[in-house]
Amino acid sequence: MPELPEVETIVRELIPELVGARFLGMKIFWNKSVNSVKNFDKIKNKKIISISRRGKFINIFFDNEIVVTIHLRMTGRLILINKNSPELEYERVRLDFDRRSLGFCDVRKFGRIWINSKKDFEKNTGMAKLGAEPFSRDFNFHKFSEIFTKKKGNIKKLLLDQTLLAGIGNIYADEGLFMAKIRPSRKIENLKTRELKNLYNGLMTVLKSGIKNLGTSVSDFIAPSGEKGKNQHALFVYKRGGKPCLICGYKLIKTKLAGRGTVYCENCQK
DNA sequence: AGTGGCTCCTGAGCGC
DNA sequence: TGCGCTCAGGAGCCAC
Repeated sequence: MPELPEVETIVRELIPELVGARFLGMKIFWNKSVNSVKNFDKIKNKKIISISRRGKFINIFFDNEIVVTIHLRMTGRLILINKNSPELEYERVRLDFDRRSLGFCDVRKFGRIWINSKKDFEKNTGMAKLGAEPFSRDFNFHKFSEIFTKKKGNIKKLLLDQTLLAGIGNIYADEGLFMAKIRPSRKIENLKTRELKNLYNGLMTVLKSGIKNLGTSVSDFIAPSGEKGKNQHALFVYKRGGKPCLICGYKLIKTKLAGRGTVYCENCQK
């Protein structure tokens, strides 16, 4: 599933291809994928001035103060294609630009595309509720600690809470916890300062590695260019339940926490 | 305010 | 081989 590093990879690939491009029109193959279809008239012949990421959201800014926001949820993909390419597998929406087209494919149909004015796009998409942005300038261990020491409960659940820290999903939560040598079921209130620091460092390490490797292609992720990421080769625990730990050889435990499949090493993680 | 459970969806994987 | 069942899960929503 696309998380911060995958969405960042997508945005970086879209920028050179689409900034400056003019929107011509769209085709919708699954109505629910798009919120407020009629508003798309407002960007007809308008030009993209920038594309950016906030958490797992992609924001495409047009030159008339309109913003198209995309959230890929579980299985969404954005694929850059030539104009008039035949319909892609599971394609739900196609956005046509003067240069190229962008196919929105989504097997499970959980992904969404919104169109809003710059004034209220954050409120209308749920983006306004997002917590800290891991790679923003003002984010550091102090901030991280401030956010999480106010909370109670198991760490895995808190890491998945987008209103605290934006962009972490199941893959990077499990991997970050493994890096930090902390069990996912540990209560945040019982962590020592040193462990909290390890958690911060672990998360930042796995996110950076994910971005550097152009995302994790475990089941669904492919970049707009059609390329797969390489980060799946850097995973220690995600989808490895029952297999030997790559550090110590112990059989990795697969369990369920906060309603999510969770894998950890009972020997390495305390 | 916080939490647990339901919902949206479809393909993969399993047992028989 | 094929049927039917269960599972996977990000996040919004609702009841409590």
